[in-house]
Amino acid sequence: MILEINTRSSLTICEQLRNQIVLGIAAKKLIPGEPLPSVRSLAADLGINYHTVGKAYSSLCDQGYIIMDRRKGAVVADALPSGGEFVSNLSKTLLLSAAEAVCHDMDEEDFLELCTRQYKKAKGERL
Amino acid sequence: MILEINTRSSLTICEQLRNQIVLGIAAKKLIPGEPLPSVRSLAADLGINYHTVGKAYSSLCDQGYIIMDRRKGAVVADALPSGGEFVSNLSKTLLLSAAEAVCHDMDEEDFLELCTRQYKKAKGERL
Amino acid sequence: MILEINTRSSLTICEQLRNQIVLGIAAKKLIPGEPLPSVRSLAADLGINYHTVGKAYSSLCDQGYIIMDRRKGAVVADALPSGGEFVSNLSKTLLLSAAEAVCHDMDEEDFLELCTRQYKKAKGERL
Amino acid sequence: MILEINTRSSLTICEQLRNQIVLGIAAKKLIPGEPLPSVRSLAADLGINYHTVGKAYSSLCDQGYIIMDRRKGAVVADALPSGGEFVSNLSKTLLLSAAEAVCHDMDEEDFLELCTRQYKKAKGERL
DNA sequence: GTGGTCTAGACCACC
DNA sequence: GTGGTCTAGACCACG
Repeated sequence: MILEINTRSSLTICEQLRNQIVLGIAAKKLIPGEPLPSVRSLAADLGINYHTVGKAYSSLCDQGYIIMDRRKGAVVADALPSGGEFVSNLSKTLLLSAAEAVCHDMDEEDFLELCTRQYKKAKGERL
Repeated sequence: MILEINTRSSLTICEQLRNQIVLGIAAKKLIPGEPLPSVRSLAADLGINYHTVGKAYSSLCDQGYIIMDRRKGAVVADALPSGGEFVSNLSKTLLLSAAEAVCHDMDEEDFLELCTRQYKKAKGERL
Repeated sequence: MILEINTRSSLTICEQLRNQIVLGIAAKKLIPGEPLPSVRSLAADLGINYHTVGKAYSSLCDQGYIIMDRRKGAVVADALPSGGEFVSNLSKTLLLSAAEAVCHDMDEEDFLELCTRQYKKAKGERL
Repeated sequence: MILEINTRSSLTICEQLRNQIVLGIAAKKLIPGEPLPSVRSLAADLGINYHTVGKAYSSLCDQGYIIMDRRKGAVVADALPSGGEFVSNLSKTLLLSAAEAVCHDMDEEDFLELCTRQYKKAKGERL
């Protein structure tokens, strides 16, 4: 799996890294138990500071996406339980996205179609 | 329409303001042509710095949600066209939300149900 | 309230800071709502790097002891709920302490007396 | 007695080993005079580096829990005197635990009940 | 080799 | 002024 960072993005490098890894896990490009590259090697590959990678890894670890294993380094965690806090946060994000869609005159059908498409894409299914 | 800010949120006050106004427009609590409170009065009401309000207003203006009129102040804009750039950004956001849902073992049906619920909620419909 | 760091301790500066603030909150030397010094000023007072203070603050924030407020900086949080995870962690720590006490031939009565004393001391009560 | 290590714990393998042996001695699963497995065999059993086991053994030796004998290898030491330095360290640990309990609104009675329970558990008594 | 800590300086966004 | 990010280099503990 190839990670890319865009230094001109409004998202911080750390967030971009975190998001791409989440996308990778969802699409099964990264499978549970698989070790991620070490902070130093990934940082070198991407041409960024390894502390930045370390921070992205530890935020992913806090959120349960990956596990820091003393022997294997960072490894992808098993699927997470869909807890209440997660749903609550996701709801807020989706509510805002929905509101933006409404403001742009996107009707419910179109919005849901887009949601469906993105869900399938996230899963890595052919569209 | 009542705006609330939470100084302890991870979101900046500016973003909170921007988001709440977008939610308000979507829910038709704020209707096109309606003037928003002046930067100074809203800042005073909320007990925040008026530069913060100004910044929120200009980002909303940049995104086309409101129009800054030198005479009337800020007014809610008409519904926006669902342009390519907007759809592209929205897609990215939804893709990430979908990926997080996938990682939390949420199946497509549950995800879409949540999307539907949030769309209706954004529109201000009874659930 | 005066914080001190010991550069020769086996605990990291960050942990020492964190622990002393927890002790301060328990003893009501720091009361809920009270703002802590800014990372930069505390770091300057203690002669350490402000990133270190920042890290201690954010770990305290993660654990719910303090809250980062955009206006007031870091403030002491209200008393925390005694959740299951907390009790589970505390139990492990106490179990190990108890085991060490047992290995040193400390009987139950003495151990409990020590626990009582430390509880009262933590609360800031006269002994 | 069976030792288990968790490579994903925040505690180092060395500390886990040390703690489990202390727990074992307290619970009399390991009795004074009993030889511990050799550094190499234990390391092989646990699938870890033997330097790690060696380090755990020497820290236990420094603290008086075990004795390193060139011939018999490591053997469990007799019960230790409850010296001043030990009590002082234990007090610090308990003080911090007590403070955390106070911050989580745990009253003295509950805290002491937990301490009692953990003491009995450490001794290996039925609860 | 790994990750983690501490230090340090530059820069930015927010208030 | 505040906290936060990114960079960078030195050092340490662990395995």
